[in-house]
Amino acid sequence: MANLNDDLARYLISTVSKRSGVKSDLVRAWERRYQAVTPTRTTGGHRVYTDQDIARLKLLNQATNNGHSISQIAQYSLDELKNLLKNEVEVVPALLSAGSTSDRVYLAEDYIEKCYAAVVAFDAKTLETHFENALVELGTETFIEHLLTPLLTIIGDRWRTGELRPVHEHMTSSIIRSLTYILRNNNPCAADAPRMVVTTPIGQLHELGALLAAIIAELKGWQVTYLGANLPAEEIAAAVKFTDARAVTISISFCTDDLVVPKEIRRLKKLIGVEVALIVGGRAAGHYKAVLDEVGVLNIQGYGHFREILDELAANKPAT
Amino acid sequence: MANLNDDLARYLISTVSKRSGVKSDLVRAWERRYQAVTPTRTTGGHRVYTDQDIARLKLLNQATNNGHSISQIAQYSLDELKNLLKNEVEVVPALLSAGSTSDRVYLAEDYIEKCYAAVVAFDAKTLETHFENALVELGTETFIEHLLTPLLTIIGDRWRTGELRPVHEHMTSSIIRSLTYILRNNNPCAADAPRMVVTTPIGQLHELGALLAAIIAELKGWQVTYLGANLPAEEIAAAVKFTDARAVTISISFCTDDLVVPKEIRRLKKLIGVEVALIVGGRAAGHYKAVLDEVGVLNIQGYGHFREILDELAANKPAT
DNA sequence: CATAGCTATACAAAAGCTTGACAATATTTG
DNA sequence: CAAATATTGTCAAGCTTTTGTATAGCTATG
Repeated sequence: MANLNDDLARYLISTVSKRSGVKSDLVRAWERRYQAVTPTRTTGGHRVYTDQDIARLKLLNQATNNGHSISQIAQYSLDELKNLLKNEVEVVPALLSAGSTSDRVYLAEDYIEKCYAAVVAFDAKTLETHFENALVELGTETFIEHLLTPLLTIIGDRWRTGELRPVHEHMTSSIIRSLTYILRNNNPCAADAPRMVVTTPIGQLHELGALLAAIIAELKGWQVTYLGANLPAEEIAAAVKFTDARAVTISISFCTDDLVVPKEIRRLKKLIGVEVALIVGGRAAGHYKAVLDEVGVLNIQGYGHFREILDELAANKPAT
Repeated sequence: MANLNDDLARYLISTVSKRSGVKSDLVRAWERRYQAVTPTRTTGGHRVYTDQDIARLKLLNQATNNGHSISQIAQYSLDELKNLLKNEVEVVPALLSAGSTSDRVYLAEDYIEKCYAAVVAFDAKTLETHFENALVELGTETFIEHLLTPLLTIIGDRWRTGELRPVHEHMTSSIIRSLTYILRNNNPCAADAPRMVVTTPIGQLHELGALLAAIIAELKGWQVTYLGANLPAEEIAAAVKFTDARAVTISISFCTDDLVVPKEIRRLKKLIGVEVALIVGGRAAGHYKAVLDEVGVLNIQGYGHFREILDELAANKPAT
């Protein structure tokens, strides 16, 4: 259980004592004599501890019970303490610690494999667990950039070659949609942030691309209204009106032979007007290049490009 | 986070006290000493609180019960408090004094109105906030039963009469889907729990019903794989195979004149076999009664009935 | 006009703090 | 090996902070 609230938790010494199993007096003695923990203080002078401190004291307690001298190990880091204990008895299940950025990118690749395996195995629970762990270990940024983006690209590819079925995609979308909650929570956005609607046009049932776009935009500080897949132009336009959005992003990942998509795009642009930017992305967007150019659409070439467009749009004041 | 509806919410201290479980005197003391809440005042000087304040006090109360020092956490934001408590659910088994059940049901009605207003206003952010607060205040059970179920019914009705547009439904689904994360987290299910696949058949694009069914089943202890809307029978069957599910629930909320739905149901039943229960629900399910009876489907009559069916199925050992 | 709210002050129990001391073990050292 | 020294867990005394609750007199609201 890696806690995200290390900097949030605020305990007084009695709680710490109960949780760590080290008596209050001893906690103070360890601090006084060896700076084993260095709690902050209230204005009145009471010690204030974090979850880290508790974890630390727990480990120190175990180590001393195992015969180690407190004066020798008091200043060890959490990791050192864990190692210390691991080698003796399998007292504590060890947790990995995060490293440098490059380490994390490497780690992400590891996660991609695991996650993809879970997708293939259709194991939603495992997939979600991997995502959660990755999120903690990699941080939101790296998670999106080096895990989610490549993973979804792979899934898209394999889906086209028939290695994966549509259900795989549905299942994955489902998990990621519920993850949105954490992602959003990590990045509260300002009230005056620019607003955007994200969806897919009618006939386009694959939402992974749109989902990713929504997440990226949210991380970039946009207020995103995500509407899922398969919406007719009028509905999208209505959402734009309702939210007073400055941009609409739609994802097109599948070429249909009929003329639905071009028609929808023309209608949508007409309905939302020139004030609102229309961004189109997705694997199959290139297929409709003619319409896109004609109508005046921002055609995304990859997620890096999408980010650039977002920055530009955010920089420009609303043209009103 | 200035929500439009905060302006509407006006509670006096006694109400706040009842709902949050913190005595009036203490609420004032927390304000005076740590600015834990900062209510506005009437012209006469009486404190006026918002829903946010109530949620906040409730969380603070819980946190202090878990050993946190009030002086240290008093100024945390709602999100910070939620994070703080997320990892600690086990510490204090919910001894929450949340008032009697009937009180909560009454409260839920209040929330229904607010949530519905947010849906009409297409205000996703406010809707999500209300959901979150309601979840804290009502508890998962009451939340599902007395807020979510009736709310979705209302939305369905209004959608049919044209008062709401399809986008409203999409937006609401989107929010609820992301909430799934919390709901699931509150109810970890056993590894040997019976498994179920939930989705809607091809042509059925409305997922609210399915979503609710998924949530209810999860609360009942099932391991649910939710697949979103609009899946052909082969895909659903594949998911059943993959997950080794004991039941499939599909929601049909819209009557199409063509024969797609009956055909899909027949095919689905044939594909999954008799071992796997096929549960069909949704507003328009009755319309296809003939097929349902012919094929041997469990036709849900309301959510109470659904619960019963779930219990029965869970009780029967897998027929293998 | 009664109920519920407000301010201000007070109080007491619980929990903290510091300092310093004291045995009971370890560890060094002569 | 024994004496000297260091380490370590505990305690106690005396004082302060935190925190929930209570009292008293006055005021707003329905």
